[in-house]
Amino acid sequence: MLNIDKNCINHILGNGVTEIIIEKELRERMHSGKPLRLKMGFDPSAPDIHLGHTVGLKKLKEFQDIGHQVVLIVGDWTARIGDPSGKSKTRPVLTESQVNANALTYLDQFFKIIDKDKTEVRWQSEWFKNFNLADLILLTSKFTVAQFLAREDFAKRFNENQPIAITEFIYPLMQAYDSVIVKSDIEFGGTDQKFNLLVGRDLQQYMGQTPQQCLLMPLLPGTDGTQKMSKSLNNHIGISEDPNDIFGKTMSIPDSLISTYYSHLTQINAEDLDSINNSLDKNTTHPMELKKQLAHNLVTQFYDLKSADSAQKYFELTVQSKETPENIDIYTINPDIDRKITDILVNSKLTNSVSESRRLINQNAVKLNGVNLSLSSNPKDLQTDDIISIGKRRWIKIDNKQKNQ
RNA sequence: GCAGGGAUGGGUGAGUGGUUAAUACCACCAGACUGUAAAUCUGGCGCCCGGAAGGGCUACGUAGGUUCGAAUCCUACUCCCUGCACCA
Repeated sequence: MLNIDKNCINHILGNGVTEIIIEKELRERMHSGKPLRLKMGFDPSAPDIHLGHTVGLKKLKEFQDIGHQVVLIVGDWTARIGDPSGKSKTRPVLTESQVNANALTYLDQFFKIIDKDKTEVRWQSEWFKNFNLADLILLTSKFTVAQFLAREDFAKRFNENQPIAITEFIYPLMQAYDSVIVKSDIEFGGTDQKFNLLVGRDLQQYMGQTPQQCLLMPLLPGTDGTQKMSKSLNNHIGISEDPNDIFGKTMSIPDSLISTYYSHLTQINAEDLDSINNSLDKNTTHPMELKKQLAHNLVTQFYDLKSADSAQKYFELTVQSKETPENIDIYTINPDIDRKITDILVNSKLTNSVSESRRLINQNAVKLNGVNLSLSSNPKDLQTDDIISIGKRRWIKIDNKQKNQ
């Protein structure tokens, strides 16, 4: 049953949305009582969903919960083509089986948040595999270069004499065409997608459809606190990562991000958010405590309460108390290849090279049972159950069979 | 096709014949401190041998060349960018 309760709609459109195009029309359509088709596309070249993506997905879920239809577009066609110029590392050319595998990974994560049974999944190749040159030219004929140069990114590069590939003009058109095919009523995207979503509106109008409404979601800053969260910038927290990592990475965000993360990633209400901001301002609650609660909340969302508890325990134990965690990987010494202490570090994958091992040992970073290890240590002296650690995150437990025999 | 500019370590980007494994910044790693894998400060940040001192190897688009010695000079090639020309 479709929920057209005004307060509910106000709540959905009013929280955590950067921009709605056009808000008035969207409200009218939501009040009409007709289920709307909510389009959301994804690129299978980057199959892992991170916290930045969940901002939009949560909103999508809210719409789904009041009875609207989610339409997920698998961008398999564009992923297969990739970026033929080879310039964009984030757009590699993928084979069909890679795309399929990635898509499955994505869907798996997607349905952690979105209700699978109420989702329509469409593969782009369905309509693009038979698309011919005439179709493409017809598509391009609807738009002018001037329209495309309106996009900030294009305008900037054009003015600075930076290259813009023709294909870059094609991608928004393809995305727009997706909207026409699935008869999208609303398209979701980050604020960086604004131009592309607007092209969709225009194209639908040319094709005699009612133009889609665009819901622009804020871009979540990454753990570095400055750039948007992105896997390629290595400042992301993936929702399928190990609970300990989700917890730890969350603890590593700068204090200035606490409030943003609470508001975008949790179900927190306005009052509680105010009180968090308040305590941050006045220093009444320790920022670390707020971060712990946040980290706990996030792990609970993607796993469960128990995992969150144990992730927190792990963090407090290893990072705060600098104690040895449980369940450390065991490394069995092989006397043939583990001739020196540096060999053990490399062979156990604790370090990447002998040189790195030396450096770390010289910096007093490598500990054996909590005591600094020296370069002259002999592997033969190691006992089974000895613990070697580097920093707060690299641990191995020694199994020295040879010795015990 | 013509003219000009460019290609340097994960990224940006210095460096025009030797003290350059290559400035700086970012990212990353470690240490100290702490309130956390925050912030700050310090150190490190190609590979191999060595306890160290030191040595060796590989690296500045590709292939050659000049030179005692080249990221730096020369030749050819590849790729990229900009402008012009061409343009159904």
